[in-house]
Amino acid sequence: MNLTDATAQLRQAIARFVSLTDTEWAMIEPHLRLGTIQKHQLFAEEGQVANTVALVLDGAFRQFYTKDGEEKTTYFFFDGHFLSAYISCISQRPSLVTIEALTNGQYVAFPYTVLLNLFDQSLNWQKFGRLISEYALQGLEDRVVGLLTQSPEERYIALLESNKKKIIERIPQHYIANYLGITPVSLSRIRARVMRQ
Amino acid sequence: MNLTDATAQLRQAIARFVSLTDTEWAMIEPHLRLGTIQKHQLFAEEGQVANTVALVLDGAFRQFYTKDGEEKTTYFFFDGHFLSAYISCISQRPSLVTIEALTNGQYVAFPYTVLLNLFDQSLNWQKFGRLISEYALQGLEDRVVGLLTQSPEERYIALLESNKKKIIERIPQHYIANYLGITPVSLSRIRARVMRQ
DNA sequence: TGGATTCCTTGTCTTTCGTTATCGTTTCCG
DNA sequence: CGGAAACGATAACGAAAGACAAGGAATCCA
Repeated sequence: MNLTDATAQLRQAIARFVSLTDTEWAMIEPHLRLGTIQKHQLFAEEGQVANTVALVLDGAFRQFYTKDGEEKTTYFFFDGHFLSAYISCISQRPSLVTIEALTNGQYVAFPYTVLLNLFDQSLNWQKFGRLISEYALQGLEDRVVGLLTQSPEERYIALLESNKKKIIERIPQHYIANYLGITPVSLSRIRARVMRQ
Repeated sequence: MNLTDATAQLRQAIARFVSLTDTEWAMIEPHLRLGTIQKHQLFAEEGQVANTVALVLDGAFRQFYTKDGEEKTTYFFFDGHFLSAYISCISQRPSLVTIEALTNGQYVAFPYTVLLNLFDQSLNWQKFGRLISEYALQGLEDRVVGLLTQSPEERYIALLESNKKKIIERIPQHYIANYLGITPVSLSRIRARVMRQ
């Protein structure tokens, strides 16, 4: 994909949150960059302060924490969704997470610092910043509630029946296990149990 | 506490996020209301679209979901913190949570719809909206990571050693169990285990 | 293509958790 | 003040998850 098409897609993705004037859009356009990434390469790295916000054009990514030397995958990103170690960006602290490409991929990116400047220059950009956070907030709230109120098996079934089937179809199972808060072995057994019924 | 002192406290709490001019502050002041609440009374109710944002002046609150007829407490609010069924406010959908006072309490409140208007009238208020969400986002992210990467016992110990000791000191144990994602019986066992060591 | 690696499944064993029930204590409320 | 309700600790039991190991399937890569 070329930069022109990519920026068009980004503008559309942003328009889902806020309507920007051409002038406001022009404020970010010069800072856009087309990125390509190979499977297994890192988009964001633990320990470094993140400063990139991107829209996934193509590919799949996983976000993981490292605990006791083990990688714990906690989130996935696909086409059409925003991709960033956002917590690190907004807090300006070293990232606790790493984001890795699970496939070859492509994205449009811009520096968070640019966005931060736009926040103070335009009410609509500031609004975008608010709405993006509110959107993420709702997703995380669902996540917490699921983890607190459902059993691992219920969480797996909920994932099956959700609008996140992409995860099950495209992601290696041991990463899904992490995402559900269980071990890969345990997920394998749950799957066997659910099939049987 | 009288309304004057209460509004002063609110202004200070907001100032932790954004510096408002006197003009901007004046935009919300007429909408402020001092609220008192009795133990066991509800601040927000499941099924209703919430429209109140408050600052807790005094007291403790719990937020819970209802699942299979059982209440699952997922969050607590104390003095000095913002109190709201915020997800319901921002999504304008019926709340999935109920918020109940655990003690007699007092708060300063204003309607979310007023805040929503301010968002479009002032860059600084819009910024406040962004920063509040970003703040909540970081809290929820920590929560998710803890639930995914720690055992119940680790989560209890982490709570003991956190800056949330208020929870352990002031909240009935079966609510804490919910908060940690386990049953009250299990928490009792964990406590016995931890003591012994 | 073929060898190595990664991934998933299955089995066994141990630990932990959930459930249910009991009991003593505290708190609530008429 | 006194009975009822709520709360926390503990025990017993079954179910499920974790740890560890082994084997087969799929995938990767030279």
